[in-house]
Amino acid sequence: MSLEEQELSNELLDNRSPLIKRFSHLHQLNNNEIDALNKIHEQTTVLDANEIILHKGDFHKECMIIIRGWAYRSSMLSNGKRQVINYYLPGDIISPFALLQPKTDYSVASLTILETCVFKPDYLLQMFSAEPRLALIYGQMLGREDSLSAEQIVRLGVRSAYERTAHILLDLYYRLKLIGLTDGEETYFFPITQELLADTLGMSFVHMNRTLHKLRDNNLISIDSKQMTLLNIDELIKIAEYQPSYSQIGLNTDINEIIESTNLH
Amino acid sequence: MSLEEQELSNELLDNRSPLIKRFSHLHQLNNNEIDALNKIHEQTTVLDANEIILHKGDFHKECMIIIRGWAYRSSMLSNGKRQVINYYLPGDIISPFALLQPKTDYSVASLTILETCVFKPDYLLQMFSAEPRLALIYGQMLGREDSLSAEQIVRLGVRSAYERTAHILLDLYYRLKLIGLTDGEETYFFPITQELLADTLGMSFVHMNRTLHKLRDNNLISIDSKQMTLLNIDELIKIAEYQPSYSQIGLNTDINEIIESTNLH
DNA sequence: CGCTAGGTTGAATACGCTCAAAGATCGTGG
DNA sequence: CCACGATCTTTGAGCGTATTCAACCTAGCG
Repeated sequence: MSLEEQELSNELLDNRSPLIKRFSHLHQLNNNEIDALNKIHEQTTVLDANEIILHKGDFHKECMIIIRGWAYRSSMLSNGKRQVINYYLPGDIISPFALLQPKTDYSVASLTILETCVFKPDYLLQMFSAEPRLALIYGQMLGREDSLSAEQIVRLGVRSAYERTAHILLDLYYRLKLIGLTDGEETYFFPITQELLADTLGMSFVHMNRTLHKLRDNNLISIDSKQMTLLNIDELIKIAEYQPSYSQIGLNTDINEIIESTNLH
Repeated sequence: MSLEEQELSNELLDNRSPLIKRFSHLHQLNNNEIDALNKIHEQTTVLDANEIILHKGDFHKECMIIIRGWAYRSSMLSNGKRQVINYYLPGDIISPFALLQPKTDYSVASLTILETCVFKPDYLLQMFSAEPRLALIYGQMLGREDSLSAEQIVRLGVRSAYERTAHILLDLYYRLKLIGLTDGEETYFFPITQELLADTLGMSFVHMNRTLHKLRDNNLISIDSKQMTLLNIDELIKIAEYQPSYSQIGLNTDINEIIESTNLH
């Protein structure tokens, strides 16, 4: 198969799977690797919106990849306060560390209708054994998860309500852009209610409402029937002191070089 | 070598290396695995307190394991506000995801004098290839890192200053207890200044001071020359709604079972 | 013994919360 | 297809937690 044919093949598969899209952003995949990833995608499951997918404390016997829709991981305190820890978008694995954790720490719920691929964690290990480069790319994905968590910590710790809001809207925008879920107008589907967003950014939903209004009044965003539009990305970046993380752009590390240096090949 | 001898050997090595101590909390290690881990420990480096170890944006060519001392990862905004993302204690790897990340996202600094073992990320890959069980245990460690980050997010998002402070003091206590760095009196070495702790919990150092005083006035803690004593752990747990995470107790997953199910053995 | 980093305290202010009530939108069943 | 209920959004007003500014105190180290 020529390089051209391979790239075409990659592209076709990209259209089917946001996971493969994500992986191939990190590194050019060969056909064996794509085949291995495709095996996971053999069948998909569709879940309703607003359903709890993983209960806190459950033993998890299976992993999930999101094909379509949004989910989120959260924690609830006894006083009724809820904190959203992170969002899962198409191509994300819920939860990637599940691989080796016997129990889930926090519950995960679907935010929209969710199309997922379910597979046994064992399959990942077998796949990594057969295609070691995929283990490395998976490791990079885990590193990105860690970066996203760190961003959330910084957001909550040192930014004002206004800055926090601008920051997360940019964060979601760039994550969605990477998998082709934004249009040219800096618009994206935004299914988060103001109450949930408030629980994400550690503020009351009343103040969330006022903060979003302030962003609208300043002509920075517009929201129309769950469509979020960033009207002035440069200004938003300045307000939020947003740094488009390398982890959202794609990496240039030559994984083959790392592989060569070990006896994994 | 009899089982008894092996356990003795484990214990001897535990005394030398907090990393091996951490790993063997997750799973009983055999001698080959201990040897592989020991190779990393061949020589140690000592760093001064309050030195930047990793600059944001650096390419990192090496990993570090902390043998002795504390370090922390933080982010600084242009307005001078600083957010501590997490602390690294003996047995922790700085930063574990470094393995595959070309650049560091956030800077890491030593808080105390730091004794570390430095090694090339490649060595980890070679080690995992030779001793696949260690890769799985490493994966569990990464999962624990993720849990700790999630805890920090929940702390900052939904807890009051008073609760946050109680919570992190418990968190550090249990992490240190796991590696034998607390004494029977619920006392531990606490090198964090009030200003740094304030930057960890997203509050001003003035309010940090008042919050610590309130905990002292309520006979919950006492601080004397960098020794932190938790005077009433049960009450602190109630205030903070602290949940001693499974990740801090050790896991019971049978890794051999997972290995058996793949062709990694 | 003096300097510096860290800790303490007071007072004024502000950001964001709570409580409360009304308005808009969406989905569903009649 | 419209009406109804439920969920989500909006707005006002009073309050409280935590911030800022400013000054002073203390301990450790050269």
